[in-house]
Amino acid sequence: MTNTTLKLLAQQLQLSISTVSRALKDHPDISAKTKAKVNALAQSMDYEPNAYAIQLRMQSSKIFGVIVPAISNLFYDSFIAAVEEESRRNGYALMILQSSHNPENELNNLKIFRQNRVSGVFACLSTSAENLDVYHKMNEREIPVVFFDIVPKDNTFTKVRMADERCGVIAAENIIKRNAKKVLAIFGDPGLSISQNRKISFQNFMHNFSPKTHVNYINANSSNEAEEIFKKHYSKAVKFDTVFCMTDEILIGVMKAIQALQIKVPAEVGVISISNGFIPNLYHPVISYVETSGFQLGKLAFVQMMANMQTGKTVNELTVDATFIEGGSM
Amino acid sequence: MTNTTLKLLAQQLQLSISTVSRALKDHPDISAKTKAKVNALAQSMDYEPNAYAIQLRMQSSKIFGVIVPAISNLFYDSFIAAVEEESRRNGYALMILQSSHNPENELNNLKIFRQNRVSGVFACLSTSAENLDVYHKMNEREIPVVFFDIVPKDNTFTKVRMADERCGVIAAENIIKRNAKKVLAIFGDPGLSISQNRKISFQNFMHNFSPKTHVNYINANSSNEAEEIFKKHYSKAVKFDTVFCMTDEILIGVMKAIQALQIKVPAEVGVISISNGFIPNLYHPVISYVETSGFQLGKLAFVQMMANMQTGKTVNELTVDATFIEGGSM
DNA sequence: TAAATAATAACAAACGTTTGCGATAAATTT
DNA sequence: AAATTTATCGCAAACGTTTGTTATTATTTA
Repeated sequence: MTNTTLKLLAQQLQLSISTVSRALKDHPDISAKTKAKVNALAQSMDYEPNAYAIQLRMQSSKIFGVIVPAISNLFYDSFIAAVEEESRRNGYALMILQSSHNPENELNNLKIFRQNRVSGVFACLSTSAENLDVYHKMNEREIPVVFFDIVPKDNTFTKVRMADERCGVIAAENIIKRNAKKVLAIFGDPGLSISQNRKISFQNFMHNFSPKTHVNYINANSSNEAEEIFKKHYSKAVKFDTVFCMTDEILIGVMKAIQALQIKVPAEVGVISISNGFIPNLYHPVISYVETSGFQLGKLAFVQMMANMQTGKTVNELTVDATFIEGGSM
Repeated sequence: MTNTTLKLLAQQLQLSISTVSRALKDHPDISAKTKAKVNALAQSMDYEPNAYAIQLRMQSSKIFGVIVPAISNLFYDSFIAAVEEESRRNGYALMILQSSHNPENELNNLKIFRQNRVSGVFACLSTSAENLDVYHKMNEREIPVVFFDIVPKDNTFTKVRMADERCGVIAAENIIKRNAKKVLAIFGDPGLSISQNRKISFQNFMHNFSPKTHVNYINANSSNEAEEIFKKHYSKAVKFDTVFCMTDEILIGVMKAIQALQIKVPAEVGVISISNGFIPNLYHPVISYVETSGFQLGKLAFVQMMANMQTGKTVNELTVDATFIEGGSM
C-alpha cells in the first residue's frame, strides 16, 4: 500500500494541493468548512507528511547527529538519554552513530550526517589529537557542532564538559577531611585531557593543603589493571588508608580487590571516586563520589546547541559543575 | 555557505545535471574523461548527495527506527550497539527513540518514524498488553517491524527474544547441581511475559527434578525492594542457602544485602542470576549467571530485519539461546 | 448599481535527485 | 558514399512539499 500524500487527498476532495496543504496547517486563507473536510479525510487515511519532501523544500531537517565512542557505556548512554529527551521536546529526532574510538568511523559518520543534512551535531572526539578539518568545514556550512566530554583544544568550537578540575579538587578536599596519611590515587588514560585535568588539580590541592600526606599516583587503563595495582600496593608494609578512583572502571577493579581481600570499608580503607553514581550505588557501603552526570552534560549540550542555532555562532566552553555525594565509604 | 548540488557542479563544468549525476555513479554512458573531471570538482567542492532528495526520488530511506524503553540501560544499550554496528555495515543509519515505558511516547515515536519513512523499525513494547493497531498499519504499509525483548503475543509479527524458558531451566539445573535445600527466587515484574516465561520454566523444572527443595517465589520491582526482601527472609530461622535473581536490578539489591550482612559467597549463600554479564563481573567472587546478551539479540534482530525486507514477509519468532557462565558464586 | 474590498481557492515554481528517452556526432559497417 | 551502429550527453518528468502570486467569487461600500 502506498503512502497518503497531499495530492491523493486533493484528488479525493476535488481540491488543489495547495489548499489541502494550507488547510492542514490552519492557514487563515482557508474556510473552516474546507479545513474540517480536509482534516477528516487526512485523519481517516492517516496522512503523515513526508519529512523528506519537507526538508527538501524547507532546507532544514529537524535532525541532530550524535557521535559517541560507544553507546553501550554508563556515561554516554545517559548523555544520549538527556539529549534525546530534550530533542523530542523540541521537535527534533536524533541520529546516533558510534565511532568505536576509531577516527575513520568518525569520519564516515560525519559523512552520513552531512548527507542527511542534520541541523547540528553533538560530537565526542574518538581520540584527543585529531584532524579537525571536517569540523571546520561543518562550521563553514553553518552546521553547529557542540563537542562534549572529549573536546578539542581549538577554541573556535563550542564545547561542554565536566568541570574536571573541580572534580579533582573536591576529591582532594574530602580526602584531606578524612585525615588520610597515605593514599593510593589511580588515574585513567594519561593521553586524555580529562585525566590530565583531574590529576593536576588533585595533585596541586593535595600538595598545598596537606603536604605531608603521601600519595601514590598510578595510571590504569582497565578495571583488571586497577585491581592488580590495588592488590600490589596493599601488600606493602605501610598500607594506604584511602584510595581514590578517577573512573568507574577503576573503581570496579578496586572494589573487586577489596572484596577479595575482605577489607573493611571505610574502617581499613576509605574509598572515593568520580562517577555518575550508578556504580558507587552497587556496593555496601555506598561509595562516596564526586558526581559527573552524563545526563546533566546532555542537557547542557542541548542548551548550547539551541543557543548556537539561534544566535548564529556563540563560541563557548561551558562546564557542568561537580558535587560531592556522600556515601558511606569515607 | 550553501551546499554543493548537482546543479552547481553542472554549471561549473558546462554539463547537464544528468550527466554529472551519471558520472558520479560511474554510469557506462559517460566517458572516462568526463567522469574524471566531474569527480575532481565534486571532490574539491566536497559534494555530498542530499539524502532527502534521494529518498524523495527513490522512495526508500536507508534509515531504521529503533524504539527502546530506555537508552540508558545495560541491556538495551548493547542491543542498540549491535544493531547500529550491523546497520552501518549495510549502509543504514539509525533513528533511536525512547518510550520511557510510556505508550503515548511510543505512539509519538512511531509517528516520527513514519514521517521519516524509515525502512523498518525495531520495537520493544513499552508495556505488555497494548494496542497494536499502529504496528498492523505499518505492516500494511510494508514497513517491516521486528519486535524484540518485550514482544506482543500476536503471531502475525516478527519477533526475536531471549530463550527465557531455557534461562529458567538452566538456572534451575545449576541450583539443583549445587544441592540446594532452601532457595530464595526473586522474579521481576509479573506483568511482563519475560517474568512469566522464566518463572514457569524454573518452577516446573525445580518441581520435577528436586521436589524436596524448598523454594520461596517472590517478585521485586526494584533493587531496593530486592534488598529488603533478601534481608527479611534471611532473618528467618531456617536460612536459605541459595538465591536466584531474575534480573540485574534484583541482583544488585541482593548483593547490597549480602555485603551489608557480611555473608560469605558461596559458602553461606550461593548466588545465581540472569544477566548480560556486566553486573555479575562487578563482584568478587564473580557471580555465576545465565547469559542473555543484548548484543546477540541485536545481531539476530538485524538478520531478521534484512530477511523480512528481502523475502517480503517472513513471519517468525526467533530466540537467542542462553548459556551458563560459571563465576565463583555457586 | 457600479466599484472596491474581502474571502477563498487554484496555479506554478522550487527544493535536489534519478532515469527513460531522445539527440547528436563519431565510428563502423555495407 | 550511404547506412547503420556506437559512444556521449541533454531534456524533462517525477518524487511530496511549501508559498508567492493570481484568479474567482461573494460581500461590502459609495
